[in-house]
Amino acid sequence: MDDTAATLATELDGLLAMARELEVRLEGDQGAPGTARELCAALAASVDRAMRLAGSSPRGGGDGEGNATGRASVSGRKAAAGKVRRQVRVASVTDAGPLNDGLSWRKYGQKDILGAPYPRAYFRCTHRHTQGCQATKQVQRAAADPLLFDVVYHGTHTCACAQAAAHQQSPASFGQEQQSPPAAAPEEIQWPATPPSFPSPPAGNVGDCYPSVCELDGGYGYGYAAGGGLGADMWFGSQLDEWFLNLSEVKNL
DNA sequence: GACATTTGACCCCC
DNA sequence: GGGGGTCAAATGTC
Repeated sequence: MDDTAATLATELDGLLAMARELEVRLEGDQGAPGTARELCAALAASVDRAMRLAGSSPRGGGDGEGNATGRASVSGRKAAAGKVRRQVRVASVTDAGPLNDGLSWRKYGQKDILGAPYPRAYFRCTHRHTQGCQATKQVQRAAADPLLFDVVYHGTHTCACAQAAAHQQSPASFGQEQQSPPAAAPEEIQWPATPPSFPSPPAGNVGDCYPSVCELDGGYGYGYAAGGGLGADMWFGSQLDEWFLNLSEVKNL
């Protein structure tokens, strides 16, 4: 079970980094509620303890990419297309769909994945042809929880809309090495209003969902709301929800 | 009419 | 040969 321990430690490591980053940010944010700070401190401490229990931090060791998507080894074709690859897990509050990361994605394919109960959807940047933006992403419902979506980003956005989106939502936020998805913006992945293949029923308005994201492979996370106007409290709320969601999932490993 | 989605087929890698 | 990723024609929506 080394893999399990390594995955657990990796995930917890990421959570810890996020908690500490959030703590730091709260430090400079006088408007932040004290309870949120306390929660963050408690969260960090809790994660730290969990990491000790998990064994060690695999930093620098494995690829730390997690295996939730059952991601097959990315073929040479794919590796050549996108050098940057990031995996995030998105929790959608409603069943409507996964996310809105502020970028323009166009769905170009969907496949049933062997052993996965849900198909995987393939998206690429809308501006692929007009601006040569090579960013792509894959979205798949988590087998364990249909409200969770595993999202794998490939490549980086080089289109103008990505830069605009990055501007809207202080990009200096979490991860220093963050490469692609800035957060927040009006519309974007419209999980098929009437999903032909995804078993879950449409929940009508995608704007109702405010997914939050935690990267599985290290130290970067972000949250956003489809409506765009997500206040700090709500952000913290959804972010913390997501952390605990991830933690409970990790516990089940 | 323009653009997005769907879906079967094709290509490539293991 | 099987599975995953992408292409492109058909179709739908605004």
